Amino acid sequence: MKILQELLSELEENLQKYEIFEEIDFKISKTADFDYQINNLVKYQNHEKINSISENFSSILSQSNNIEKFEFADNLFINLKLNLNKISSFINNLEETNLVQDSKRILIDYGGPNIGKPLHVGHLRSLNIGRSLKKLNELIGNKVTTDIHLGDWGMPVAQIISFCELNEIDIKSLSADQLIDIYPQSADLYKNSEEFKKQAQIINKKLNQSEKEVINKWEFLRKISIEDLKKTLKILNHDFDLWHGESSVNHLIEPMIESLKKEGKVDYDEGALVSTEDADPKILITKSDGSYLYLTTDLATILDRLDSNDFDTTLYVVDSRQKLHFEQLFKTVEYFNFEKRDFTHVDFGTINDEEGKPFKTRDGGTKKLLSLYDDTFKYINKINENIDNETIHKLTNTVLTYSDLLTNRKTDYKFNIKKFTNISGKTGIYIQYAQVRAKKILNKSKINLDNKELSISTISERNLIISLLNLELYIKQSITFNEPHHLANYLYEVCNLFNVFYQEENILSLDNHELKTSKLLLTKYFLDNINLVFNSLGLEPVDEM
RNA sequence: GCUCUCGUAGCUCAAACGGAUAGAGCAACAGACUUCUAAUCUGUAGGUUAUAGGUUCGAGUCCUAUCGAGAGCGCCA
Repeated sequence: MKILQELLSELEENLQKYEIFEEIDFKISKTADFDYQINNLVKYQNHEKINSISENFSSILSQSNNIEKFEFADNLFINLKLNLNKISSFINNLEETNLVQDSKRILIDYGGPNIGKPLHVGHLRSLNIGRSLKKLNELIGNKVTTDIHLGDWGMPVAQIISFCELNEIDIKSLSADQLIDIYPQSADLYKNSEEFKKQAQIINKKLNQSEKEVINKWEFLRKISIEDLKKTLKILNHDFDLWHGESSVNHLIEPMIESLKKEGKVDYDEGALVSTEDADPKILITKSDGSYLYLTTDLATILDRLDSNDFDTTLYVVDSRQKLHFEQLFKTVEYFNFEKRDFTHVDFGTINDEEGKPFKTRDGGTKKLLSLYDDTFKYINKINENIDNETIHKLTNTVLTYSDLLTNRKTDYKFNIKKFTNISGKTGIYIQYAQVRAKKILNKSKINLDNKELSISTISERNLIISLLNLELYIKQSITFNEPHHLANYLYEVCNLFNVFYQEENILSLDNHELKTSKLLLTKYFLDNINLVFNSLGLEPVDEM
């Protein structure tokens, strides 16, 4: 907490005098009369010098101008109430307060669509969480690079090419829609026909060996597929810095394997190459026919990224089912002595239907993301037919994003369109409405708010201000754990407090000019504040609804 | 079979990684509109945190067992 930073540091230094080295455990209070609590002393109840520590704490707290009152409760919980007299200046500096001192370079690997296959519901969380982590990290001053990391190589691609060869389809005349139909058919055939499987394996090997004719076909597939993906992502308001994929690192794999062989880091096992590290299950590096696997390309991708050397940390926003894969990947990177970097698997659970079953279409196929978008668009349109399409479009994306980010990413959740588009409750519609209200009265008032002072006259105003100040705590929490849901829940809280404040009095009809100005100023602070939150969650505010 | 998640109010989910009396939303019930769009707000009710033990000053959170649900387990990505 920036406002209290000096105070907290002073308390921390005091603890050090007693050989206690820890950060001040500072939290939002659960009690009604106080704003914050400090929990450090609880665990030192039986410390021989606890009386002396408490006295020092008490003396430091009573000297602070920023504390209105404090108390030592049972078990030495410390409760604080903030002094809000000079609060305007604090809020003015909101944006600056969030900057980090040491900027980190963060690579976020998310999205991960396959070519030849449309985005489906399973991609939604990776996209939402990834974008939010990007925006959040940018907000605090980290340098972020995003890589969509296409699945544009290997068996699935070989299957499509084999399928086209078998059915004498000219790949160069394919449309994106036709390609989308071919994908499931070729996957089925691969499963059910030994002959087709063999053919696809041959193509896959040719692909790995960069044989010209196959590469030409692959390039064309990739091109039409990416064009189609970009269209969909534009609708959903996503963009990426890098469009690398598994194919980008194919040339690095052979030298990587040769060098690993020399170092004795890999060895043959039933014809396949496995890592010589003791692991259960054994970590497979290549197939027995010499072709490459998921892990092979992911290893080479890390080498590639190390080579361009523009990141300190990599976040892989990929679903929880791939946990074992990333455990193996990170373990192997260490065993293979790749240059040291931080790697985190930001895992997440599945989106299920209202019954809690995997999200499928009526005929059992995977639900396309655009189809989910269309359903939601129509649903919102039905609720209010007078809104323009651009606004409904933004509301649709708000619903698809906000409802998704509201839940802890590790939890599986049920997609309930009726609930998520509800007007009241923790929904994208509710938070949009709150900010529309704020925007409206500011525009109508036509009062210049520059250099005006904020005064607090009601409890609802105080609650709103405290909540606005807490933004940085939620940002910190969301970034520390790569969990945007803290911020999403906070957004509801602060919007609700604004609605209470708004409801309390008709601001524009107030006769007292100073009071009116102060309330408008608070409205402006609210708006500035939640604009940051909207942006951090990947949401676009609407102007009217 | 082995490994990993998870089980919190009628329902959907939180709980800042061991801290105070476990919080929200929905649904239910009772209230507030000649409005800055009430698309809102106020209030009430709802819990032995699956069960049984254990560790701790303190456990939804850590450990053990049982029951239940889901996921993953070398030649798919």
